[in-house]
Amino acid sequence: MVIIYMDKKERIINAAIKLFGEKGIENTKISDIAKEARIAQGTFYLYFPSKLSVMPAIADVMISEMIQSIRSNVSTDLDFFGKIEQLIDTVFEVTEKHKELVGIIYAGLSASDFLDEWVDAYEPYYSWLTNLLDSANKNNEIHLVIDSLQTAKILWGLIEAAAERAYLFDEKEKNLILQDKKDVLIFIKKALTR
Amino acid sequence: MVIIYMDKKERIINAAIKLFGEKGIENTKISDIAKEARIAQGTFYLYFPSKLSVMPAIADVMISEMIQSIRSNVSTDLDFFGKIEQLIDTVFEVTEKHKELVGIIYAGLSASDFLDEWVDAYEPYYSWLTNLLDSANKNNEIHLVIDSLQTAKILWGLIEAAAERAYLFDEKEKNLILQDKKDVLIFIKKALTR
Amino acid sequence: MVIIYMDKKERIINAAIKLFGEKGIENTKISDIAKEARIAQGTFYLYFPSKLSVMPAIADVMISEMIQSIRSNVSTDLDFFGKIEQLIDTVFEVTEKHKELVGIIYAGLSASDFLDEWVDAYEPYYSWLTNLLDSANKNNEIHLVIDSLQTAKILWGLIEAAAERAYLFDEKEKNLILQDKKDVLIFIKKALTR
Amino acid sequence: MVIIYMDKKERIINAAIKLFGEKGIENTKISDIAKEARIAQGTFYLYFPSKLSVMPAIADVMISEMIQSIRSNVSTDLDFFGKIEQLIDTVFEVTEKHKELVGIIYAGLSASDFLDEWVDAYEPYYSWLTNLLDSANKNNEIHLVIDSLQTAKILWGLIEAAAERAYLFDEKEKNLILQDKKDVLIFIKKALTR
DNA sequence: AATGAATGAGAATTCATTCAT
DNA sequence: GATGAATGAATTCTCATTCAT
Repeated sequence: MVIIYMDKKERIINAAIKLFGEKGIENTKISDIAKEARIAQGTFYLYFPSKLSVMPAIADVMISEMIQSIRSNVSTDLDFFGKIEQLIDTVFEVTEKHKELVGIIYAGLSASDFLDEWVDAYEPYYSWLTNLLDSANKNNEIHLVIDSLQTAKILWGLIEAAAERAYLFDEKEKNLILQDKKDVLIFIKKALTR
Repeated sequence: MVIIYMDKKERIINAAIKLFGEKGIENTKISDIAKEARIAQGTFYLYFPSKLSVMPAIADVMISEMIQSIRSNVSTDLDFFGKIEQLIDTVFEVTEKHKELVGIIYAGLSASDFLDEWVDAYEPYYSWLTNLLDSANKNNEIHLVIDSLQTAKILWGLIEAAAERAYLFDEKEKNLILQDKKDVLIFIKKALTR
Repeated sequence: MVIIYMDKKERIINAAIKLFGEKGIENTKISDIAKEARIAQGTFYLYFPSKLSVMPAIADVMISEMIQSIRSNVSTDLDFFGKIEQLIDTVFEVTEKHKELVGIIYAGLSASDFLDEWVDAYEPYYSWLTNLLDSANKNNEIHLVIDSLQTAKILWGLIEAAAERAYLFDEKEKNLILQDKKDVLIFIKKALTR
Repeated sequence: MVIIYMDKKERIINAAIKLFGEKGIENTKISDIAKEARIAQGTFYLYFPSKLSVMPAIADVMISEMIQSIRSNVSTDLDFFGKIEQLIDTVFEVTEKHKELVGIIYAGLSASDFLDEWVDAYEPYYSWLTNLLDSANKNNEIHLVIDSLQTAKILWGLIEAAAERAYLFDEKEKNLILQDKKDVLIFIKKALTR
């Protein structure tokens, strides 16, 4: 029973991710989601009370994926800036994969009352990055002029903004994006080394 | 006539700003906007062809206000980092004033086909900042390790992300926000000086 | 404007009376009412928030009709029992005309929260009848053993129950109904004369 | 097995009586009845083919109760008007107990096709009362001016209407209801004695 | 230009009923 | 017999848009 339950719920979430990304929230009908998830329309309401209430679940999926990608992509045996480079790669990569969803999630969360949940979502990113900064600082790999948590927040915002700029707006060629990533890394290096 | 015309259009935009901010785009009906703007529902369509077509006008309001604020707040007779400090203040200030709108604009623009216009919107910011960087660089006030336009983009993203983090999510006390702004400034200083 | 307004509202009420009577409340869709009233479905909601909220208006129609019929049918120049005879005729007549609605109104009112309004509806009947009793009593046409208002209520209940029994349940032939009415009159005469 | 079977059926009927009375037929879902009866939703259909098909069973409950109450409350060793007094008490009592159901039964029966069954339901009342009248008439306790069956129908309608008026609409205090009952008795006495 | 009643296509939502377990 | 998750037809209700005044 539980298996079937999870299965349907997941199918709904995945269908919503796909369709919201493809056509936007407003143009996605509950009936579309049901069709895509291969369930009856009424079944949708057994799992979610409304269209927007799927948003937190979608956000969770994105966040888990980002964290998992970071965990598996960023090798532990690199030096600090090697890790940052791979972090940048990962953030850009996941952002590209889900670019249609990024605006959607903002919209969906701000349209409803799920914004609070979104705040907490960043916690894992910040703590992962804070830890990284602390140990690099201990090893004298970097030179922190401000608190490591604050630095982590600034860095994350900087990288995320660059990735969103690259994929949401600019629709650049690959070369330019490579350059963007390189520049972000150089900028960060400059900001964190003596 | 022209005055009345402008008046009504502005009233519609302002009503939309208010209501989209308060209740989200989806929950705001044309009838709400009409009521708030003290016009008949049909009159709305004399000025805008659809609900979402108000979005660019709303974005324009925010952008103009941001640019105008920057122009009037950032004194020309300060040194580079004095100007950056005032830029940070201004971005935080305008973001706070329109915090409900930020997500809305993302949503409204991505939902419709006005995303392209949004991209251009950042142009003025970037060029203003690029100019600032270029002259500071010439004066040896700063030390650029990457292209000035790229730096401008990174800086803008960094500052904007910090402001949004401060007001959209964290609901911080004033003190913490002061600290945020200070940290952002320190971080930028470190990134731009030898 | 007002004329148009009243017109549509009335058309909705009349359509509802007709359809509720013909097919019952549950089997009548809002769309049926709209079609019968020759309006768009959405227009229904400009006048009534829900299907059941039409019930009080329907009850009003029935009551007004009953009162108006009584006023116009019961000649002022008859003696007391002549008037009662005409009252009985009228109640039977109006009940027959709207027999399908009687159960419906009970149902519709008890299903929703309009029962209170229904209570007041009987007031006019009672006061009309009470006046009649009082003057007949003064003229020594009748002999009241209990309070005139109480008598009025009992009489009304008695007559109404007889009419409903005749038309709702028994589906009698005309002859039997004539007999019913005669018997009711005889019974009442007996109860009100010395 | 039979015991369990009866048990569940009764639980369904009682649940329906409770919920129909509390929230009306239309607002009571099968799922509500199932929950209240502590059975699974599908189980409902093992006992009743549809929601409305419970109505006759509910009506039966009320009628049996009424008849049983009359049988056990009205002492055989009283004179005619003593019995009528106790009849009035009983009808008022049972009506009060099931006041929410009275409208519901009208509604439920008229909505479905069970109206015919309802007609028959009154048969026992009428024949019980007709017998009573006939023997009282033989004993010269009363003086009938019309047929005893017709009298029985009128009397029953009169008493029932008074009881419904008292409990469904007026929400009176106990004192007033006592007065009502007394008045009904006096009225009937007057109507049945020389 | 302005109005706001009217429209009706289109979406959300409900819930009696089924059926595999 | 019992269960309750799943179904999807059927309805209600919304609301952007039109148009006669």
